[in-house]
Amino acid sequence: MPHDLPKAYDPTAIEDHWAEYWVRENLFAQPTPTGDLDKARAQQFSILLPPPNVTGNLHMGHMFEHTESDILIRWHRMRGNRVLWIPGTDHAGIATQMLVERQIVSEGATRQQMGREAFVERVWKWREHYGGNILNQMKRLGASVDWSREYFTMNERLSVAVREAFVKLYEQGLIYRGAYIVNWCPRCQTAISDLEVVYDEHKGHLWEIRYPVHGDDGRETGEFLTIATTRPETMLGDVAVAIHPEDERYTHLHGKKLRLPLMNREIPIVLDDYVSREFGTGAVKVTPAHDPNDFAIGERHHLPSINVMDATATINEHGGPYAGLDRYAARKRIIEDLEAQGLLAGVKDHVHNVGHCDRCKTIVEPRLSTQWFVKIQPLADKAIAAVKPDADGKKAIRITPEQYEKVYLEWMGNIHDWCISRQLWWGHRIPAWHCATCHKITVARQDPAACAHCGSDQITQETDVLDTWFSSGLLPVSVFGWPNIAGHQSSRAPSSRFLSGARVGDQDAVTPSARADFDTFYPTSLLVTGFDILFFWVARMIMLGCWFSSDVPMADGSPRPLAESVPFREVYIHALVRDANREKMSKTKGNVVDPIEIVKQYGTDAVRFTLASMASPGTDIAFNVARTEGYRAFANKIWNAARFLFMNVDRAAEIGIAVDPSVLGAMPIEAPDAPLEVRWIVSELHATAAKVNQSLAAYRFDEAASTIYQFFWGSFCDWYLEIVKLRLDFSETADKFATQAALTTLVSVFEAALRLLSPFMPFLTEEIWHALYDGNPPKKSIALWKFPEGNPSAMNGAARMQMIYLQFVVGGIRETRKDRGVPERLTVEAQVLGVANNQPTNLIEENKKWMEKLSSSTITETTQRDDRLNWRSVGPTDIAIIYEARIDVSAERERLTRDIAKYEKGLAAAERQLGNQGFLSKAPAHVVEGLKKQESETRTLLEKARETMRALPAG
RNA sequence: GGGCGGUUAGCUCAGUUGGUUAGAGCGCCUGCCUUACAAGCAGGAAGUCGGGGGUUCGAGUCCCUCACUGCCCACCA
Repeated sequence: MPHDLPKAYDPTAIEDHWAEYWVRENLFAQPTPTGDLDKARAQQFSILLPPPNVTGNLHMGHMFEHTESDILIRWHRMRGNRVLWIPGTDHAGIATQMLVERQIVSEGATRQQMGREAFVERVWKWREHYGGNILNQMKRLGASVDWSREYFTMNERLSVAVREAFVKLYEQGLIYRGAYIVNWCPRCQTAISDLEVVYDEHKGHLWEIRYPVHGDDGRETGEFLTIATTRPETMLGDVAVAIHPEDERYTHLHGKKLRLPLMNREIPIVLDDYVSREFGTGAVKVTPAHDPNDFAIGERHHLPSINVMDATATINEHGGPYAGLDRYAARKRIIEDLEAQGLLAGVKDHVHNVGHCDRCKTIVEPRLSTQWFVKIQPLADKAIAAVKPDADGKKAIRITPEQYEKVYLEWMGNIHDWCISRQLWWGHRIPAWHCATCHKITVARQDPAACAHCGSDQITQETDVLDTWFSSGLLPVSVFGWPNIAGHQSSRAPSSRFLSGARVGDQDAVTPSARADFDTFYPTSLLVTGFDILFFWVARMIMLGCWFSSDVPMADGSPRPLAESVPFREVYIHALVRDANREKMSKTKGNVVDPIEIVKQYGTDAVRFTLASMASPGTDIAFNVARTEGYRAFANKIWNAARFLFMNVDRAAEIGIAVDPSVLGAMPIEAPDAPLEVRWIVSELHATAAKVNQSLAAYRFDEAASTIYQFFWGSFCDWYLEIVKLRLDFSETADKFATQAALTTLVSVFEAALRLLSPFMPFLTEEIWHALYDGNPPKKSIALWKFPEGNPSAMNGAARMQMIYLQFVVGGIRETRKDRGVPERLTVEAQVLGVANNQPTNLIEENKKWMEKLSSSTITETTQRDDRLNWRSVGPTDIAIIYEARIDVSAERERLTRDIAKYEKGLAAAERQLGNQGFLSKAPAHVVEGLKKQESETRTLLEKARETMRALPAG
């Protein structure tokens, strides 16, 4: 009998084993459904794992997100749903390219020297060896995902979807190419989207520069127009100066021209409402190639654009004498030169926000360049409709917590076209070909041999790749096989042979891309993610998902409504994990808590429980190991409860008593004649299960966790286990039937509680559960067994009230013993006055045995207070203990004084309320009744306390 | 500039539609190695619920206002 659990709970000893077992046995795979798809669809519960970067390592935020998802997934799985949780990684264009580039540089080479093809090959190699470490970490932490469906955003299947999506949008006129101001990272040497720019407050300067005014004859009049700028180097590309049309200071300059200092170019003064008269000097230099607002002014006034910087933000040939200088070297030189020429009117300190590259933190340079964009409004319209309540108040996508719905809608309502091209090498290459003959563009599902417009074979493929989020935004459709879904465009979808960027043969783990997957699992049930990628990813998935899936008919051939086009029905936005001091964890601060390290120390289960118990919505999590220590103790507690169980099961076996395993796996139901503690604990179990289910449905992981904690420790261990010890009588004279009944309840309640805890602490519960079944479990894992459902009719209010009453009595005796200084192990006689109203008269008598044990006393019931004793009121009754040692009169007096004050205060408050006519007439009856009852109870307690005080001996 | 959170015990956090004397864990104090568990058991101390005002019979909870704090969006050079 393998019931010999080691004495101390050692998570490391069990966790590796089960983690490996779950993966090896492929326990959480969800095969493509066959047969009744309607049924499968009705039962499905699915989550798409937000793909971590392939370069990533697991941090606390991941672990938190995975814990929440895993709890929900395990919960639904145990409730009998057809559960699917799909893992994968993101190719992470910039991040991965940066990482491999750094490697190459450390070897003394550059990617440019290598060439594109060799570089991409190198990235694939890197990925093979080091990529996806984070998934291995997830395996160790027991995330119950379907590993057979693991995806990678650059794999063939997903690349097919990317290409189809691009081509389709292009055909629909929703992708265009053009020269616009974009955020440019000079280090990454690529365009980045607005979202990828992070702003930092920066103490800079506002330089005031004097531009000489020209007369009509083209000569300087001696007058100057002074402009203000924070980026003087961009003046090299100035094509005008703008002033407000109604600015009276400058009315006389309307229509005049200026000399652009340093470049000595003549530029016009233009009138534009955009200019603020209050800021700076009221005159703005206009540099359309380096500022989005200036670009807009340039458009309005038909001004040329002069791009003065190259891809590395070095001044180019349009920068005259400054060509070849870095932007900041140029700035310095320009200021010096202006000063030398007397054109620098002033310098002011100026705090402003400076944009940095989200990836490498380099200061972003707005720069004119030719890029590909998605015309986003039509997609955004659908994405708004998907989240807003419809005419019936229904929402196709429900966002929790609700406050984020507003944030989402506001962002979506003010959305700008999405720059999707990146000047990188690692990513999905844009399927567009430029014709050298007619200069037109051919966009195609299959690589073209000739220009679609003039037939020329002088075509070359676009070198840009797509924004990483373009492919991850398609995941909800692409993981289920879109566009290669039977009956949908299969003939038109690109074949893998023609894919660019993706590598043929680098297959995902096998997944049959049949329609059945799409029909069953799309839309997915839920997305669990952080606020930080609400716009990056969540919004894009909604836009792209709604857009592309709406063309896929429903399984029965009917058109797909919006509610079925959405990529997921619910979004749960979790909190952020911070360090114990509420600081954001970051590598530079060095306060990153490595979950794997913590897990090694305390066990995965304890860390999971910590995260779950702190996961209340709305507030960030300050991760504190002190709490984890507490939950490791909780795990240890359960471990030891299990040891206690096994010890007794084994002892019972020795005298031929066995627990019938068939009673396990269900919710215990009490027999009406069972002892009180049985009726009580079974009732508590049902109440706990009901509460946990209810909390999980509302994403209240904290509530669910504390409910289980309270049940397991507070009810099961502290009371039930202590009571049941007395029922487990293995002696010759024992009533074997009663012992067996007690043992059966003990084991079945414990087993059910294990299942309740399992989603939170999968390792510990798996270990104990297997031991409980003695190597013959009904399933391969507790995770595949049944989750306890609480049955309201099994909740026994009377048993609960009786138990609470007896706990009061036991507590009262313990309290009194302490106050009287009774030695811990000395048994004393305790008298209990009567029995409270509404309780069975033989209640104490029937439960006396365990009450005496738990209070180290012998209990006598009496109907008369013996005034020679020192009585104490506890809850609804009075208690006295017989102990000859001297009472510490002053301590007793102090305690009573405190009590009396408390009662007086409470009584006064209650009396005031009850004397209030408004209260009596307006408050609901049960509140008034409750208060009256409380008032009379308090009055009794007060009187008793005063009496006891009077009876105290002097001194 | 606009918006959204947070402020409850020494610490970290709960607290349903307003309703009886505001809870938990950790920490702290006291006593116990009681054969499941010292990662434990039993008992205890500790909060004018950020300040002010209002609504109400009744406010931690609703409204106004102020303070502190965190985040998001915008990006007037």
